[in-house]
Amino acid sequence: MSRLDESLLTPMPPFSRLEKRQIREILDLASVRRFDEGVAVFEEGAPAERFYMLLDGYIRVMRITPTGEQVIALHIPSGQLFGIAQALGRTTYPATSVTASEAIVLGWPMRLWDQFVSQYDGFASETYKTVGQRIGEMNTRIVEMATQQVEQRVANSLLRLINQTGRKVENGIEIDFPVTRQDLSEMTATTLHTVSRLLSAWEKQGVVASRRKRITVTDAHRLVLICRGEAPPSR
DNA sequence: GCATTAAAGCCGC
DNA sequence: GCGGCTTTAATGC
Repeated sequence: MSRLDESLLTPMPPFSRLEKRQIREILDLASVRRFDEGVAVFEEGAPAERFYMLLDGYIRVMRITPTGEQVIALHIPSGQLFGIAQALGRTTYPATSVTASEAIVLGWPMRLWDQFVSQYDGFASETYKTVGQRIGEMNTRIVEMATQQVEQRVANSLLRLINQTGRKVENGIEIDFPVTRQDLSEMTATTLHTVSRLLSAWEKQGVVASRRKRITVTDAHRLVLICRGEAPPSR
């Protein structure tokens, strides 16, 4: 593996205020790893020995109940730190991180965390900005789960996915990584069957177009109406 | 309105 | 061809 170039980290917010020399130091302390899709980078409850920066791909943050049910808390796009247990005052990881696509990940020993925070300008403030955004999103989701019906929850999840990870294609905006009905059901506390029925109905109305593991939103405006409960029900 | 169960079809490796 | 993914329908709370 050749030496990583400084330009890799320059655009990433936690490092954007640093000089090339400092980024060099940081890169020389990092390990790089490529992960296949669907592989755990770390597991909930494990000692938080390292923290990570996602260089490419997507990470799915999930928790598993004692009965084996999986819940997807959040997706993380490239350019963000994850596994930052120390910033949360924890010595173990609070959730499991699984790759939602192929991914390239930088990792550092957690003992460097405090050093990075004190030594590198902007590292802490950018990190807490990211943490704040994640908490905000989870807050929103709690309210949705408690107050909205399934159709609206699924619509909201789809809108979040295309906003955060959408890629423009000919007929709309496609979610940039593979998503199954099961995945969507784990984001919205419903079953894959209900998600399947909703997607089929929306497809007939021209709101989405989907094939196996790929979902494109073709009419985002209409989806916004659906998530507000302002559109005629699909079922 | 939605979960559960069951059954069968389809797609990609 | 097989397993993972998806659809559809029936039933019940």
